[in-house]
Amino acid sequence: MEKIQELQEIFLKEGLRYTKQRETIWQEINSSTEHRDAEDIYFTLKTRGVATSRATVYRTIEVLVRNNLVRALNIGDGRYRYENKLDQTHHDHLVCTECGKIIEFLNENVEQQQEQVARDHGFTLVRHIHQLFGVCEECQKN
Amino acid sequence: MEKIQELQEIFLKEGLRYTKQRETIWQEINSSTEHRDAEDIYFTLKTRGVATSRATVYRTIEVLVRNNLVRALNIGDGRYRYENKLDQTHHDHLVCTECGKIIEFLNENVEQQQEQVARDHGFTLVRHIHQLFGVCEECQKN
DNA sequence: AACTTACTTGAGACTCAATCTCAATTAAGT
DNA sequence: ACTTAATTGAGATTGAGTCTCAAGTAAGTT
Repeated sequence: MEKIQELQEIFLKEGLRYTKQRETIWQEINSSTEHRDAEDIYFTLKTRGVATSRATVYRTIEVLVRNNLVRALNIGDGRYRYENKLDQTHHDHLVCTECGKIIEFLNENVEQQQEQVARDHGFTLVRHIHQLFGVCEECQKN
Repeated sequence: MEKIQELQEIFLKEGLRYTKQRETIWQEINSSTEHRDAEDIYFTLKTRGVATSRATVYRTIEVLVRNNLVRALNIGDGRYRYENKLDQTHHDHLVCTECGKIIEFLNENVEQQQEQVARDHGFTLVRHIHQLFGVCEECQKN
């Protein structure tokens, strides 16, 4: 996988060593499209027999987020979820308040309006958080 | 102020007693248009000589938020800010990542698109978080 | 290959916002 | 005034995340 090259280059660029733990954490986040929290990643690695610690998980995720390999998601319940950026396309999230299901969406119109709002107030837009909370079809039935 | 009547009715409706602490906390949040955190509200009351505790502040804010008298704002730095809803109009927030300034904005187009996105995925929209992060005009100069 | 040096790791201590506990207090109905 | 159940508050607890520092290790040097 040539993606591992990119990972190595990022650590090189940051003046950081390329270690087994860092690679494993990156692989774990890339292994699914789920939105997982740090504790989950930590325990999955532990269960899989990979030696690691919370400190290393958090430290590595910090580097990955800073370098845009992973996205941190704050859905307001006090802990971040992380998603890989393998698919590259930007999107926001629609969260079911009943079952926690997370659906990704993209609305170009909204994206443009955001730029407009920032311009109107003299801001240079850096990033945005846009999350819709509602009840999904299945949960509405229950 | 007839707003206090509404406050009393809400506590009545919830089967809660109307106490000096609860009224004072509500007044404190209504006393400015700032976006303040719980600790700030707690200390301001303390400084003003009003006996209270963190527990009471948090418990009261919970009731106020639930009853739509106060809005909780999660700007991603680990602690909620609270704003009063005296002006009634819905808005979202544009936050300066340098100086922390918070500007309120409303974009009808975006509001409509949000409803559309929810519909498209079979969701019933309950609420949303929409925050733009950027650098304000003053901070760009520095 | 052995040596050196500085970066990394991990167990557990610590932080900080927020919640919980429970004895003392108090609102509000009788 | 009496009764009773809700409320308060000091401090303990929780939980996500960060920090500490001795032990481990990557990678360059001899």
